[in-house]
Amino acid sequence: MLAQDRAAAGAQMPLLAHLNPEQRAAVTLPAGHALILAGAGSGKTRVLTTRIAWLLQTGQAAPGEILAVTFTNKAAKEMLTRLSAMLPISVRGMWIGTFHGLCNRMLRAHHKLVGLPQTFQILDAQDQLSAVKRLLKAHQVDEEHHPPRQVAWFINGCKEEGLRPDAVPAPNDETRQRVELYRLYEAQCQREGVVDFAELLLRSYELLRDHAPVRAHYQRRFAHILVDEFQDTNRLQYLWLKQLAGDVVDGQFTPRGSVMAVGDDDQSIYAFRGARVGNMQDFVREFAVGQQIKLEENYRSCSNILDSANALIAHNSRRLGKNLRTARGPGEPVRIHEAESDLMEARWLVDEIRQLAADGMARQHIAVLYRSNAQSRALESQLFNAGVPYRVYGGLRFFERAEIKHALAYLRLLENPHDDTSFARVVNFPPRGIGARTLEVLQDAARAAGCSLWDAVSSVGGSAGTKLGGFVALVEVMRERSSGQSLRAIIEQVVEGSGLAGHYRQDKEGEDRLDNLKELVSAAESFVMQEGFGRDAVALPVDETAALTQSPVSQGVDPDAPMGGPQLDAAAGETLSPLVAFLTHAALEAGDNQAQAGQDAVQLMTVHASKGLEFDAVFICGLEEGLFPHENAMADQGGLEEERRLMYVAITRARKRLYLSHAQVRMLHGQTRYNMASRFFDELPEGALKHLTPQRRSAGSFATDYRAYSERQSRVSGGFDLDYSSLGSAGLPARKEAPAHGITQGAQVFHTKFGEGRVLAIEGQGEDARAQVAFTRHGTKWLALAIAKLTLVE
DNA sequence: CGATAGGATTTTTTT
DNA sequence: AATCCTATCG
Repeated sequence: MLAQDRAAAGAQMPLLAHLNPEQRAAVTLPAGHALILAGAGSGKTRVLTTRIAWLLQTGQAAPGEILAVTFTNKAAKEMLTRLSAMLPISVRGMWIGTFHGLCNRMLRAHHKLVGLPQTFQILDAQDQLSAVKRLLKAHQVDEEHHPPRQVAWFINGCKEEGLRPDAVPAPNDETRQRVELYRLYEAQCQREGVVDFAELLLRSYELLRDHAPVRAHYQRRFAHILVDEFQDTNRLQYLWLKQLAGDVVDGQFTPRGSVMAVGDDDQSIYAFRGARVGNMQDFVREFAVGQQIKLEENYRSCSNILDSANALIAHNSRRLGKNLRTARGPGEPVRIHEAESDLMEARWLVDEIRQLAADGMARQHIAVLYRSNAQSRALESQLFNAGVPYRVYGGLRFFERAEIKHALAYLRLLENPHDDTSFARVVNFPPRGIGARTLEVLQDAARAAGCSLWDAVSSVGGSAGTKLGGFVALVEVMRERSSGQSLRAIIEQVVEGSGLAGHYRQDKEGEDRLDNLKELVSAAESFVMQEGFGRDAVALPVDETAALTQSPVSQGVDPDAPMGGPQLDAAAGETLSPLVAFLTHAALEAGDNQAQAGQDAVQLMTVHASKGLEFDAVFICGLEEGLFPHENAMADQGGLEEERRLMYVAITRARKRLYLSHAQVRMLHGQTRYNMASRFFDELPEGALKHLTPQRRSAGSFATDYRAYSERQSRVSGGFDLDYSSLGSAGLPARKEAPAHGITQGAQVFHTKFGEGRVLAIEGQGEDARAQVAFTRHGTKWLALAIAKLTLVE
């Protein structure tokens, strides 16, 4: 049967009734590998969930044969929710979750094979950084030369490429040293029984790669694999998928099973953290994908908005090619506003928002998007002053708060005292007179003996009388008191017993923190209620195996045993304690990163955070050269294209109304900056736009009309101490002389020592004038124009 | 040992 | 401007 016929036949099914032909074709594809190019707002999640439902309903798959992978817990939950609304049957048995969640599950099940304790703890980014710092200190590595952040970044980068230290190419000394640190870091983690995020994936990949029976089992089991947001996968995630859906023999890959990858290359905005859009092309080639379906019908935006998005993204090369269309009318034009300053931009925005609200638009359907978090402050203060309720996304999440991390560290120590990260975190918190000196001695002892800090206590004379000994005794007492207790009782007991509660009661500003600690108890309570210790599909660390297998099989895989069978899935019989399950949950799902669950509040967030959301009205602020596109993104090839995709994502969030704004003057990092309008303005179709302020030149037209820009630049520079509010948008102040040096923002310049570069920003005047120049070969530098010999290049 | 002052350091971020 | 980290002082 041809795809069309099948789709037509399927139209009878209520499940498929509300799908358009493209969507229906995707949902009803025959088994085999497929790539679905799903444009923004084209019903991607709907297709994914309906596909699963359809597979089950037509009897092509049993729930246990389905694996669906997402990036965020939110997406996984969303899928599960929609699915259970669609299906009468239980979703139990399906593996639906994040890459990390699923890998965690596999590792718990096969912990012995991969050489981990079943109760291994997971390091989040913070934990990892402090682990690296400890490592550097222990090995007396110069932090100037190897900044902890960069070392961590290097290690994660290697892991995400699927490389262990031995396999990392090290062309120079610098890299060789980092590889050595990577090696030491691994040893440290292994000794402590902890695993970072990237390690979850890498170990899980190696488990599949190196243990044929396990691989065969999961390959058989997951006859249908679905991957969401495929454009965001990194190399390791792709390798992991290949293990699950094919065999690699002598470097030759033979696909098997059925993988449906859903993604949108135009919405790839995470290349900066290792995402590889190229995986889409590789997937098509290596899996010999026969079926590619494009979902180009957009159900979200009016055509002026969509046309703008299409026109913008058309400026990118290397696209798979896709054009969104909508059946909705043109709608309103895209409104463009130029403000004198960031402050005026915020004021204008507040006025506009009030107007929208007065016209009946719900505030929660209005979003204000910006490129970087630093921009939110100015916006917030204006909204606050005007009394407009708002809600900011981003920032610390619940399980990342210091007091919560402290409490979790104590809990982790109960479970595994050799977790040095946790030990170091709370050994002197609340303060109990154990200082840096003592710790240093302890750390040296631990390193010399090759043991954990915990075990080293006795060797530095940490008997019961000493402060260190007291700490050890305290933890041991808490552990004893915890045995046999409910999770709630354990946490309450630890919060009190550790002295955390007492400490924050003393602190006059500790009230919020105390509340959060109480909240931790409720979080644990509801975790126990909802997840039944994680036996549920999303958050569950250990899978359904406990339910599947009655007989206590203590180890996951016996290579000689017949392949398949549920016992391969997990170490049944070994149920995780509620505490370990909860700690895992805390690490893998750090909680909401949105502020107070506001009633009817305007939503503020970065463009990145807005991905996947939609709003009636969207404001995109700070559309200036250097900010959006961000100057730091321009350093490498492809940086501008990623910025453009980011802009594309931002535009396509809007349903009915879209505002784009920029400011001439902006305070950034405590400095006044004069920015040109973003080049993205020049990439939008004039017919879809409406300029709310008199039009001026933006960056893109700069090269062709240097004089006009130079006039403007000098004009703005002249307004240094002006009250911006007095600068009406129509009334231009008197023109001032152009700077004598002739160097302007955006100009191509030459320096005798650094070579060619582009001027990113200029500040100050006369003798004090300085320019920030991005040199092609020597990075970005600030140069005093009176001193540096810069010449203009045509 | 702990508090405080100075200094660097600021894209985006999930797990 | 604001925050986070380090070095120094009491």
